[in-house]
Amino acid sequence: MLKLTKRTEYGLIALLRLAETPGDVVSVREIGERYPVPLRLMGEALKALHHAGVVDSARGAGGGFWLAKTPEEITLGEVVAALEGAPSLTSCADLGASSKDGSCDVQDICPIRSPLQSIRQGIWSLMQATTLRSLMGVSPLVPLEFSSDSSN
Amino acid sequence: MLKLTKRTEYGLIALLRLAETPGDVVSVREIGERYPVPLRLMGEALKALHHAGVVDSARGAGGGFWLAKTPEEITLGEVVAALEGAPSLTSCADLGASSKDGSCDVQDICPIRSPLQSIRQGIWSLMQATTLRSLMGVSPLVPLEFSSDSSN
DNA sequence: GTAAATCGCACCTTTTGGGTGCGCTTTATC
DNA sequence: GATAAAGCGCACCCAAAAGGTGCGATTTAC
Repeated sequence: MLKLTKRTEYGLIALLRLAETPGDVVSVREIGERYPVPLRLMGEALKALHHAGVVDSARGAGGGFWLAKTPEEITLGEVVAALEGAPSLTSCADLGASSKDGSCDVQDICPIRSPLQSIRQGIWSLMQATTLRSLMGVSPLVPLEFSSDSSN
Repeated sequence: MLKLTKRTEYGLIALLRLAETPGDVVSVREIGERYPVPLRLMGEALKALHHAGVVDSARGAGGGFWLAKTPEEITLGEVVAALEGAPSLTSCADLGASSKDGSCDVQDICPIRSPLQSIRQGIWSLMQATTLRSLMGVSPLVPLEFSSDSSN
């Protein structure tokens, strides 16, 4: 299914909260007071974001998280990549050569591999072009010139 | 995870095969002779595509499938929508009002709902702008002007 | 020392994806 | 009409992923 995981959602919620008070150290518990999300999972998401260099953390009493970069520098792409891996679209998108791992029988003759790579690249570029700043507005912001119908 | 299902892959493989011989009736077995995919699942995918009006089918001996429209008229968006539903990105993207179904506790105060809708719309538009024809080339075709780095 | 906080590991439960069994229905061919 | 080839339709199963929790270790301000 073509959707983000809860883990990514929690991470984004936390990041938007951190972006409200730049420089402040905010604990997971404090974020949880505003949004009823599982604190443990949000903590795990923040840990992964810390590992990716998106946020910094301080342990111990009075500890918490804060943005390691400005909201303009943080892209949706790196957040998604940190929390659930880069989008691959096809199961064999990141294979090297042989099929020894057995995850893709179609291999070379696979007719959809190459073309779908470009789609994946498009989605990827779209996310990398979307900054945390552009997500901070409450009104639906369109980061790129996408504005087709709403047939859904 | 942000990737397409096998079901969609099988459907796309079948569609590309059907696009090779326009007007010809091709059975699932014939497609399977070229690509070692589970025939049953490809058949199910084609059935769903038939229900969506992308392909037509004929039962009985000598039956099979063929494109109901030209490759230029068939978009990746409608194929994906038929085979795994339209991309929603967030779990609560298609909710109406209350949280009685319990799938989203955050609801109104959810800070990522509206902004991520635009991302979803962007991916959606990207797929709707990609036709089956543009997927037929073996070389990686870029349907839109996306051409950023290849950091992956 | 105590409480508050991030870490780290393991485990569980539910959902989804992927696949198969088995039979029914339709239809061309002999 | 019998037979074989095809698409349908249902139910069921297995594996993987998503989502979540238990429990403790570590760090740090007070």
